[in-house]
Amino acid sequence: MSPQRRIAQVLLDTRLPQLDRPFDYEIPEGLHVGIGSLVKVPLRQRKAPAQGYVVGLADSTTHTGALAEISAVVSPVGLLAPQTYALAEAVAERQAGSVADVVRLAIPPRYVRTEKKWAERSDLSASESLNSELMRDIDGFSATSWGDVLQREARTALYFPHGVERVAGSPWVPRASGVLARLAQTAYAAGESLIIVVPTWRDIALHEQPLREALPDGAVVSLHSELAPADRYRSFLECLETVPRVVIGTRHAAYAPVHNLAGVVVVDDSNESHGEPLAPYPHTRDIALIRGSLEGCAVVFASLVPSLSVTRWVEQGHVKALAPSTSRRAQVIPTELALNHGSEQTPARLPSQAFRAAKDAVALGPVLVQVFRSGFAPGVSCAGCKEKSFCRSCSGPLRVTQRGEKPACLWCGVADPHWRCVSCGHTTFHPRGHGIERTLSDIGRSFPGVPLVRADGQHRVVRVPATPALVIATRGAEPLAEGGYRAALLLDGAAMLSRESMGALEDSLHAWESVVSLLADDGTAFLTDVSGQPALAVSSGHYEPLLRHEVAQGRVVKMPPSTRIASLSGPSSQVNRAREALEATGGLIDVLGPVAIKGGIRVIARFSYAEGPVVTRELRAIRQKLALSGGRNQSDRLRVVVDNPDKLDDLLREAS
DNA sequence: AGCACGCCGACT
DNA sequence: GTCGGCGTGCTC
Repeated sequence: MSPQRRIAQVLLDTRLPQLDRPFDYEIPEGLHVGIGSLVKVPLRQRKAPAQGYVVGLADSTTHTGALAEISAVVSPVGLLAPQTYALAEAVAERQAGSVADVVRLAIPPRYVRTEKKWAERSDLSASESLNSELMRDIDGFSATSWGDVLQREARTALYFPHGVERVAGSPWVPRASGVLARLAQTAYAAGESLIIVVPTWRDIALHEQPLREALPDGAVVSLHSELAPADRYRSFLECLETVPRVVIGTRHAAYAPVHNLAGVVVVDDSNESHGEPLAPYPHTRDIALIRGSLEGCAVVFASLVPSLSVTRWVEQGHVKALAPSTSRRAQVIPTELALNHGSEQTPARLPSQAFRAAKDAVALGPVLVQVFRSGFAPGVSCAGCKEKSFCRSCSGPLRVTQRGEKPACLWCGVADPHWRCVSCGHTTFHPRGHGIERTLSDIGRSFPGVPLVRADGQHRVVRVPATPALVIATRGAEPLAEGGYRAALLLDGAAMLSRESMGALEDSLHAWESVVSLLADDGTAFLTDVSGQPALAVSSGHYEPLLRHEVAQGRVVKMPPSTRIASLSGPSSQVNRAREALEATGGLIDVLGPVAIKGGIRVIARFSYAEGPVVTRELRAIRQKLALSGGRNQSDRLRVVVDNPDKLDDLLREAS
């Protein structure tokens, strides 16, 4: 009769696919070990002990052979909550990646001092009740909408209202903020948590304050990548407390281990920032849906314009659309570029109609100019032969960042002080295209005496006052104007639409619509250099026909989001073995490639959503098996990327 | 990753 | 006969 054994199942924090499963360890007498805590464990033939999270406790093991003992408890806090572990497993399965990699995305870097202070906190959070006077109606939505949207298992495509507003002495905010606050109040009043995942710092800057004002002190937790690491860890710990929380954060907030989750709101799911750049590259949209089905909570996709994925789900009936019944969308006028080229008063890229309207509007208040690119000019061509030029050392794209500067390479960053045309040897060049710098100097000159405000990734401006000014911003960095912009000029439309990117259409529509929503209700936007269906859609505000058409086309040519894809790259022997194993499942639509890449080949496998689980499960198994055998360098290993937008763009380039 | 096991060529 | 190459396998 053996004494009662105490055994912990530990998920190692490792990048090795072959170690990506729980290992059993004996818990030594006197050591307190809880689910989710971080422990140090010995691993055979490894100098430093490995770290891992306790994912299970048991009194027996299926492992034949002696068990090692946990050597120390690093953190007694249950950092990896059981539901987070389950979520990480499901996300890893969908992406054919490692659970440990997903866990690394879900749990921010640990700060011991922050954790100690938090653990000793005296103000053990009790949840404060919500002042019901703060709960106000939102124009265009019935009072029961919010409860419906947050019903268990509900899936909603929520259209944000347009425009900006101000409530009783508070700062001006987008009307969308009111919707988010109302959803948060609904969840909180029911004693439940809500997670709001936004794409960028700008959304946090706009929506965080209204949320804090709508909810009791301490209810709102912000969890994003621009917080100081210690603050981010502190926010994460606050999510672990057993009180309802409203979390607003960037993509990793989708994993926040909050208590009693009512729903996950994904804001602007078409924004590329929702695509995780680290393995296994899960998209916020997919994390939210998986979490929704695991925890039985609501999922909301909130935006001005639905993404292609959401459009498709609405068509299929998986997601229910909810739009405001009234619209205060500002006017949009598409304008042609014709006729006024070379006119002295009108800047080159501005139709005279838009130019005159902007002149009139800027006398009354702020006017916004949206440009597509940063820098001065996104390209360079030779003054002699007019050929487009590329970097002489790596063939990357050249860019002029400042007027009068020599071009520099966007890829290798090397400035080329002795620039010469590769084809004809000429030493002078012309800038191609317009970046924000060039727009500033071109257009600024045509508006003498008007203050210029520049807003882009480097010059962050969150809001501007209601006074006359010309605000020139790259897309996604537009400040909010108090009272709304009087007018807006949407430049570079053709360049935005003609990008060789799968997301060009939905991205452009969203970029334009977000400017329209920053206008005063009686303001006007001028869309330049776009015609046809996109121009019609933007001027009418009815995007659905265009989006449905795009989805239908994607279905015909078997492109995402109508199909799923996996990119396999690496040494040809490994890629081919993986490919054969995938083909043997019978779940593939087809395989494109191989194409030669540096270090081997790449193929792209297409498969249906229905076959997705079978395919990614097999892919994951193959990845583990190959990690075990083949030659062992980071570089000559099989790389698997499932449903990543960057890869889709590569595919498109290869196809054309 | 790190390290041991294991089965074939050049060596004292 | 033995030393040692790194291909293959395993880590509780």
